[in-house]
Amino acid sequence: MGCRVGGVPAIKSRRAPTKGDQREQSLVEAARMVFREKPISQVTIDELAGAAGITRSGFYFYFESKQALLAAVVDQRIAEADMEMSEWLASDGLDRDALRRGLARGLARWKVDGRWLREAFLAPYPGPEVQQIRDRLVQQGCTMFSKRIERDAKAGLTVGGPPDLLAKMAVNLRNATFSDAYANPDEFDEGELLDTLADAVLRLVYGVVTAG
Amino acid sequence: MGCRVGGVPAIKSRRAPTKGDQREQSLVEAARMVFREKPISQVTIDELAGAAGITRSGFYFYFESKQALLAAVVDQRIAEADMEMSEWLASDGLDRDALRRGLARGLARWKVDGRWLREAFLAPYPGPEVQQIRDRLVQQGCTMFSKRIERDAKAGLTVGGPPDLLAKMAVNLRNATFSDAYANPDEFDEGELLDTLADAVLRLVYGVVTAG
DNA sequence: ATAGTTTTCAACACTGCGTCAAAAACTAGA
DNA sequence: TCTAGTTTTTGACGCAGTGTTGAAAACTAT
Repeated sequence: MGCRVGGVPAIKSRRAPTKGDQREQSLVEAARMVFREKPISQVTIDELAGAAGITRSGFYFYFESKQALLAAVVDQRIAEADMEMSEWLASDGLDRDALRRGLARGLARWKVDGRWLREAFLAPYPGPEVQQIRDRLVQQGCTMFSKRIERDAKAGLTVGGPPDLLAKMAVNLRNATFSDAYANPDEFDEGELLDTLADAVLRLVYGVVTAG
Repeated sequence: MGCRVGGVPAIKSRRAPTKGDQREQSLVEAARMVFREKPISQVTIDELAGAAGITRSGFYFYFESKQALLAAVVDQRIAEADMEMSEWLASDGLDRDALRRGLARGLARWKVDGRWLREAFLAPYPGPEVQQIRDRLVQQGCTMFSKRIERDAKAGLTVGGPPDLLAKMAVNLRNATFSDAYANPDEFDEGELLDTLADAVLRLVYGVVTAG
């Protein structure tokens, strides 16, 4: 322990943004940049501190560890991720177009921040802080997805298994596919990838072959 | 550099198993045990060496790094993984039963060695040695899968997209599901998981809802 | 100005990595 | 069996990165 605020800011208190708040934010932003460049395991705390204009030991005034900082980075991007799929999650029926649009938004984000997104969402042991945030986010995403599936099942669409399992599979499939797409940027045609993925998710969940 | 043999033994030379060969093997076996206990990042070379009965610096006589040893561990288990799915890969038509059997074999293996399998096959940056073996193995698996899909397509089964993409998706789905199953051993019923996964793969690739 | 708080930093101790050269154990030929 | 050569083992060294601490410096509010 010994940090400025709790690891992941729950609800910020209403005080004016003091110098420390700014520094903390610039640390998060600097980290996002640095984490784009190389695997997190190869990033030193010295580097992160330097990128934000402080010395290494100063870093520990703001965060307990590299992982805690990564957790903050992830945390600040959750809102975006929620937005991405909300259109489709709110829609009814299969609505392949909305699904594809959501996936396209996700892919666009992964093309930029894929490097650390991979480490945050795919790595088996990302450290306790990240683990916690990841679980929350995945849980949340799966629950909403799960609800949609149940809704669709009630509306008479064929569904191929327990909704919660299917939801998790779909989310995993999406993440893994984006991860691959980031790792081999030019191996696949982007449009084809999105089409295939959208269809794959629909087939996976609803057992339906859409036209086209 | 400075190791006894090349990182990943291609084809062992025909000499009798000298003392060093035994030690190397016991190092691999000890590592498999140790890697079951905790995340690889938390395992020290000292620990691995100790588990095989030598000192830390002695380790480097056999392997360049922890990752190189992990690569050797993975390498020695490739044959098993190949066997698992070969029945289904060789069969024709959907053959859900063969598929389910193959998946069941895989799940059984993951229940034992899931910890390091996750790190070898899911972690974004497992180190160059492991990366190489993983790529080879995944490539190989996907190719065989891909061939089966093409075969099936020719035989008149509906297929939902480019075979190579579908194959990769199916493999990713399987790995991710097994990984989840390892991480939360008692969250899902094993039989249900296998049924759902088998059906999911069939739907994903062939767009078919099987009876049952 | 000044007392209290927030922020910064240099110095320290610690863990784990990788290298090296010398010692020890092993092997084969005379 | 002795011996020269090879394989294996080891302790000691230097290095990089971590996390802590206590004091200095920079702020803030009275």
